[in-house]
Amino acid sequence: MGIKDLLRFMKPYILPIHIQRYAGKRVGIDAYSWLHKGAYSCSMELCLDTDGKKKLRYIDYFMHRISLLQHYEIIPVVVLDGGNMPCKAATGDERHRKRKANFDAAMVKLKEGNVGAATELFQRAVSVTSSMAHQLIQVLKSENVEFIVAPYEADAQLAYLSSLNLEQGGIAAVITEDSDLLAYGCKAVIFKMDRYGKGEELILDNVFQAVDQKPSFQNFDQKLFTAMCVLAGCDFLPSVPGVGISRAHGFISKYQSAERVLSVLKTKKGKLVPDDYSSSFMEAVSVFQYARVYDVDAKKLKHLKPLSQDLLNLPVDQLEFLGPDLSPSVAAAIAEGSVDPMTMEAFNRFSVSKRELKTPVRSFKEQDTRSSFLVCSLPENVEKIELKRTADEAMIDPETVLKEVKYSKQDSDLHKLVLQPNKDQHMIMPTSNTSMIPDNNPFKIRKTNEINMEFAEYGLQELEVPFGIKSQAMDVSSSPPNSNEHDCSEDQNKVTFDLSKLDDSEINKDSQKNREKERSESVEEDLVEIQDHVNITTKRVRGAQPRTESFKVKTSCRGSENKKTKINKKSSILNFFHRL
DNA sequence: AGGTTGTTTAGAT
DNA sequence: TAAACAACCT
Repeated sequence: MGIKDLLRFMKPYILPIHIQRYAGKRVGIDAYSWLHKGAYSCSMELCLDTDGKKKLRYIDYFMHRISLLQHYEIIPVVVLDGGNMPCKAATGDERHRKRKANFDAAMVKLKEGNVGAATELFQRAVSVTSSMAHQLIQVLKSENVEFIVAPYEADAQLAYLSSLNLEQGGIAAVITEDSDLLAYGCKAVIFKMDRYGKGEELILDNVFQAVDQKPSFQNFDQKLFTAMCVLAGCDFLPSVPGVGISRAHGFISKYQSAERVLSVLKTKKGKLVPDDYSSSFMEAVSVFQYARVYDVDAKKLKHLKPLSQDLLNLPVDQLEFLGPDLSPSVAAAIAEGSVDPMTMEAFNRFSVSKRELKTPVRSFKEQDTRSSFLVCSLPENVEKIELKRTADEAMIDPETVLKEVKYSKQDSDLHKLVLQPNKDQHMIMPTSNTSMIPDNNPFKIRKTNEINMEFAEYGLQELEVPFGIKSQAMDVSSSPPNSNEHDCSEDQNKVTFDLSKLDDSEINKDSQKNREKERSESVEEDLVEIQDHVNITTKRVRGAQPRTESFKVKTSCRGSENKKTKINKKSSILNFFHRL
């Protein structure tokens, strides 16, 4: 993930620090890395979609780290991933396959009663789901922690925030595990932050200004640096065989221009360079420079950097590889966490529909239409929060829902968003009244919980495993950190307390009631606007056929007979570009 | 010889 | 998962 070998290569510029250094500053957090790490502590519960608190331990992990930052008087700004950009399908495909294999293996071990081995395998099978992200958002809201859901890549959003002044809502550094932040030009990045707040910091300006450091970037600017990153191989574009970070650096240093490097590359190793490498390369570099991000003040999308003249000369529809444009209301709804950025589904609306449309929703067994799973795919929280929003919308006619769902689908196609059915989720817990709603609707391809979709194959019985034993095994790993550098036990308690509220089915009734009231009106408006947008977008998509063709999602809500979800994974930036 | 790529192993949670 | 190691390529 990220730029191949970049961190190792940049080692001389990476220095150990403690986050204390950022006391009083705003610091951005790449939510994905903490969500992913946190998921390890409850991987089995997440994989099996168990009911109960333990499944939410990843929230504990996350909030513990938030508390840590707050303890040092750092203002955390959490940034979550939004819709899929030109994606990492090549690797995503592979990961999916591996995760599924691990999940299968884990289930076998579980059947054998080997909980330890199963747990280990589940850890390799977990992925971050949109349900988890949404769950986190609820807690962040209740804890008054600032957050933004990026329209597309969180990395781009973080880099954008890092380019702003404090008064503009900027951040002084970013905490992440992903080297892409450097390609995006993020000024200060902290990698590998541990539970005590120690981490490794890289300041980009130091890199460019350093005089006698080993890998020299004397004549580099940000654009050349980004070009080097792309050359070395990134998520958008694999490198030319035989070219790694070291040679990429060598080429850029020598020729001082991406164009020259490309032509040298072509003459040097012609056959190894794909025909379209140059154009893909330039576009990948453009994404790192000009990706679409959310402007919190203006409440609309903008570009990471003002577009170059070259790009300005292009027709607008050819800029979609930077992230398709979104109307301000949609962008804001996504950023604020009220709309699923993958499906563009207005949570509230569908939750209301689901609740009130008793007849069309029927029993879960009978659902195998697209609308069912969409209705089902609501994070349970949201539904509960919105329990009272109803009456007028409640009378939605099923046809309307279907239609809207269809639009959502096409809209997601437009955004390279794989509409992730999740249809089988309900099969996992058919006996649970409170959790009838499948709650993991992935934000990102690379984070999809494809595995979850396979769960149904195992049937419920097999999920009734000796959880007591498991619990013990897992408790070991997640005992509270005995920090001697600071005391965050209070924070810890605070988090736990809120968590238990969350866990309770009465969730948020108190704390969210007010917010609900506050938002009620604006949500209403947003919904209308969103619908408009979706309709407009849909038309556009219809015109541009190739795009819709690239995602074929076969879905079924049925439990046993058909749950293979085929997704045509041609979503590397390469393919994406070609379609434009 | 240095770099890339594939494989193995230890560490994390 | 990533760091360390080995083998292979330029």
